[in-house]
Amino acid sequence: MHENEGDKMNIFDNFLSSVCIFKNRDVLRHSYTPENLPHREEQIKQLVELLSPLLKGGTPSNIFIYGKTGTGKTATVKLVMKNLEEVSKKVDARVVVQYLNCEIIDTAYRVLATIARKLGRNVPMTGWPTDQVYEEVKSTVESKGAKMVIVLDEIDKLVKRAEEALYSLTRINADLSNARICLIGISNNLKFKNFLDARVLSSLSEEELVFPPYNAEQLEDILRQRTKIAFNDGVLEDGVIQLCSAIAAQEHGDARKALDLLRVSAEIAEREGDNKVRIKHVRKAVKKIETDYMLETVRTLPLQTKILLYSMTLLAENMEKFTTGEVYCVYKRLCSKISVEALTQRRVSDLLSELDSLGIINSIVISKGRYGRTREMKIDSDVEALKKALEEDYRLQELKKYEEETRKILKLGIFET
DNA sequence: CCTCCACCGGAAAGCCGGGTCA
DNA sequence: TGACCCGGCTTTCCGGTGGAGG
Repeated sequence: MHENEGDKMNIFDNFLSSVCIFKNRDVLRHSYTPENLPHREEQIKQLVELLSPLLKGGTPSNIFIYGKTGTGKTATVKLVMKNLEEVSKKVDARVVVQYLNCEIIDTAYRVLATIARKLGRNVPMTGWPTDQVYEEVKSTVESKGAKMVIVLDEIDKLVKRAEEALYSLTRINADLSNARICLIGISNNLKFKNFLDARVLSSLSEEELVFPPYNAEQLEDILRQRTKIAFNDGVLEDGVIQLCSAIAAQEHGDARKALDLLRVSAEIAEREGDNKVRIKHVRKAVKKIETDYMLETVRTLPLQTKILLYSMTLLAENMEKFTTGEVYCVYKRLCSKISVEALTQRRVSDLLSELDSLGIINSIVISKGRYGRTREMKIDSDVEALKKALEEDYRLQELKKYEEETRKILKLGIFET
């Protein structure tokens, strides 16, 4: 390997010699808001038209925007808001824009407090009665004579926990004479409309904008546009962009997914020290995203289901496929070891179907004739990774001690009930 | 062709934590 | 504050069943 003395390895050599694929990686992240949005011209135009009264002292209607994830809702609104603020400064229209992500700011109090702070009031993030904050917002807006646009992203999250905030916000204009508040609600959940109070709904959706999913060609355009900024020239093998777009288009036309796929593919290429992103990297990326997603769901599973899955990982070492009875037997053993009440087999049966529909295991109900009817299942993802994810749970740590013992019993094939 | 295994999966009721209302 | 309700999770009970083996 080392022909001459000058070839001594430095542990950073790998890093130095690695080719630079990315020019700007952040461009492919969700947080990035691009300067222009291909195939959203129509939505931008509509939004601008709907909001333009603000600049002439009029009152725009409230707007409700919906579309699935990755259809550009947030990006479009942010872009339009940015432009609106700039123009408003230029013509001194006193437009104040506040963007709120309701998943993070998820209570009536926080919503109102954030708005109040935006208006320059020093409202503490906790402590005051909610209606006092509401009054504060009202009086401040009024005294400033401001035109305010409030964007409520992921508004469906608010309904469950803070519907009254929505209610008061939609009615606030009635109490204002000088100022105006325009609400823009964004949601990816269509069913959410059914849960909403009829009065709030009608006020909120005076105007509606729909963001349809992108098709494969549109996704390609989006990727190409970002590629220019994100990558150095010529690092993408032919067909990489097409493949990413095609895969994302198959799944709901989600631009976010397409961008993720491209980014992860490039990261894999980089790690492999390849100077080009190739089709094979995309294939690997698909796999990686899939497993990452699966592991994440596994981590959030309730304890009982985790023990159940753990039992299956042990079984998987000895046999490819196993039945409900076998799994239940191991599961019960493990439960008793860590003094957890075992569930009934009936319940376990349901948990197994849930795991099946989550795609973590693969199961079918088969008949083994004389030997009964049962669900036969297998784990077809990476068992080791799965096990590792399960062992992260401190409550399962104990089980490692009994692993050997359990394994021995399994080898003997003894399943007592 | 019948039996009978080993479980499936529906129905209903119990339990529990949290929220609501008077 | 306590009575009450709601929804999710779980248990109990049980009728149902595809097909290997007799």
